[in-house]
Amino acid sequence: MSSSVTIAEASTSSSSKAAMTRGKKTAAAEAKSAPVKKDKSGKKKKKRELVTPLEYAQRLQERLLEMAATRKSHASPYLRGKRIFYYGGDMQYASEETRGRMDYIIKHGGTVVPTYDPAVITHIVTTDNPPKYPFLRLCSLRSLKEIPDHIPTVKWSWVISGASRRVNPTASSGKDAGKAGHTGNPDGDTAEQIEDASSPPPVDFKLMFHAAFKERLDAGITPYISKARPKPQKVMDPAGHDHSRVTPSEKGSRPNNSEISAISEFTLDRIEPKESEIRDFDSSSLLTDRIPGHSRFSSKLQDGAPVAGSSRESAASRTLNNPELDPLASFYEQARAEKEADNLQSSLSSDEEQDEGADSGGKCVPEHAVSRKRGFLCDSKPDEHTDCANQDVIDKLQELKILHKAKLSAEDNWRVYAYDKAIRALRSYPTRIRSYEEARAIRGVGDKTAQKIIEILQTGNLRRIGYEKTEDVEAINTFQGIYGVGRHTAFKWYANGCRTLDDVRARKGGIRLSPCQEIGLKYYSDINSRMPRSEAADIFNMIKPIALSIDPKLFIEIMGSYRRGKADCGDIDILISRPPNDGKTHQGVLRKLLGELHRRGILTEDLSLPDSFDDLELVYRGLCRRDSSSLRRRIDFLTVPYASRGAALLYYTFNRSLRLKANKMGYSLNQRGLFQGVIRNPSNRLEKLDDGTMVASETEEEILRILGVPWQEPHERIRG
DNA sequence: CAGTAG
DNA sequence: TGGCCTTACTG
DNA sequence: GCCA
Repeated sequence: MSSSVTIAEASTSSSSKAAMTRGKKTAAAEAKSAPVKKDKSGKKKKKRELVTPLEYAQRLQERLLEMAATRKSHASPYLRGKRIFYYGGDMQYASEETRGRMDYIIKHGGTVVPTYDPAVITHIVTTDNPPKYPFLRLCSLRSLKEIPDHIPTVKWSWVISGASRRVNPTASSGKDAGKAGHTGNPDGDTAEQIEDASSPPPVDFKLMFHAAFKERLDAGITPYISKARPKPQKVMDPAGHDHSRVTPSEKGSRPNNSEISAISEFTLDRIEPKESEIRDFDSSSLLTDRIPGHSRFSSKLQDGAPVAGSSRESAASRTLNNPELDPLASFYEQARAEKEADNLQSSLSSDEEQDEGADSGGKCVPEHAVSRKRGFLCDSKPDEHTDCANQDVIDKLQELKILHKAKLSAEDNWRVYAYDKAIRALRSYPTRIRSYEEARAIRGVGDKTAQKIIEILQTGNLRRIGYEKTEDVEAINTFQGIYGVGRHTAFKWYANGCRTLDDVRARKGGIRLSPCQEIGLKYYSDINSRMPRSEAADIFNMIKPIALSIDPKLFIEIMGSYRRGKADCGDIDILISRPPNDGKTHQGVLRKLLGELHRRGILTEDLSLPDSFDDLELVYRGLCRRDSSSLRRRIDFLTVPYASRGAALLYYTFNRSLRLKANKMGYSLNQRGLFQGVIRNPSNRLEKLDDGTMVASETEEEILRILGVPWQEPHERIRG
């Protein structure tokens, strides 16, 4: 704990120091996100006061009576008798949305209960994709199972669907889909049909379809089921866990994934990832009240669900042990599966990955088994990176590459570079290599590598590996696995007598660690392991609403391997920006966000902080965790001026070859944009004689078009 | 400035 | 033979 | 190490 650096300390010290050492900073492309400053005139938008959801709900309570008295509302009071605890995703400030929804509930006869009180409330209503752990935290719960069965947890769409149903049962209001306002919801119709088709239960049958958490799909509807059947039916997940009652001695704070795994297995073939939803994500889509999963959900139900005999249904029935007794079985599964898909925000497809993955120990972990078992791959395509035609060759070369990484000489440095390139080329080489000539023909494979390839193909291994793999090299590689430790430090430690991590912990030889390295050592295994894609999604889903509560207009996007569709991620990269068209920017947002995330325990350690939080272009690196029982994960926040968001996405989606191509074409690509006419000092390439002019930066498409690169899905961006 | 991350 | 890679933070 |  002595090693963890708090935001406050670190930022003040580093910024003051920075102020002295650096004076100018890159005033180069000092974004002229010229504040438009026009808000002065007619727009007398009264300063929105910041109020917590709790406060707002309380005020509503107070106003309830007088509102009731003067209520002229033509709105149908279809929520009468419902005491609703509303969760808006953020406990700090009630967003406009949250307040609007609370108003709406009141207006339609419902009661807004300000706090989670299971003795009082009848319903929990949440945002459309509520982050689970923040929600639990707000309610002071450790598990969703602690919520009484009779209280459903539903999304806002449930409230709206009730409105349309009541007001306009059959008419299809055509469009809408946006603005969860007071307009009808066409999807209500679909649900209606389903209800009819599968008979009885009244309104509350819908609860399941709007459930906010897959774990509580059945909450609130049990009474209705029991009415239709002699005996209340427990809902068992495939692992045999009983979800229908609360176990008093519940101690597993760890989320139970068993059900998720099994269920999502048979969703694999149906979930069509929506790349556009991720790529085109912008603040507007974040702000709308569009119910993302909802319409898709309904249409899916239409085309396949309630029909008996589908393979899916039989699978579900089997799973549930009581096929004939539970006519709703297929719905449970269907809805669970759908919810799982939503939660995962599944997207894209897998790719062959040049991910380092090897830096730590050179183990190309067969993450295959893991991800497949967990069923999180949510991806119709099979993994491609494992069935590379020359996987064995790749593994050996990779191993050799790592051995060279432990050497200090510049020669070895370039060797590593070359191996890297060759390995990348081999990854995308489609067929089994058959000859030396064939190997040589691959760009990046020269004489030496081709010989090695042949040796591997013929003998199954590389003698050179055994030759290079000495004790010192292995120890040094181990040290290099510590975040913040490179070859020089590792070598020095070895020279001081260290051989193992325990030696390092004991400071053998009097070695010293930087604060950053101490963190790296402390969480060595955490940092060097990859997280399942779903965990990255969970963390991002916790962070996003927090960021949006700081400024609802933020552009916030997850990048890196997650965006490339990987089934597991080494870290989380989050890009933050904001459209400046109303005169404001995201300046200052990062500081607030980091503070808030620290306060909530999501961020646990800082690895590096920006010099100053005043710029629009910032980089933060740190560790985070989903909850107290999760491992630490690497997380980066990057902020850029809004106009640079496209370039930033490209830059951080990381495509070396793309930058190379840009260079060859006389351009220069960095996180700010694509520049033309950059002139560098030939003797010192770091010195720019001319910054050039930016020719593109807003969107990825724009940049790729200029570079003559056809649009590629993120997972395809390996080659230039 | 060297070392490091990415 | 000399280039391969950009930028920013840490100490 | 590869390549121009």
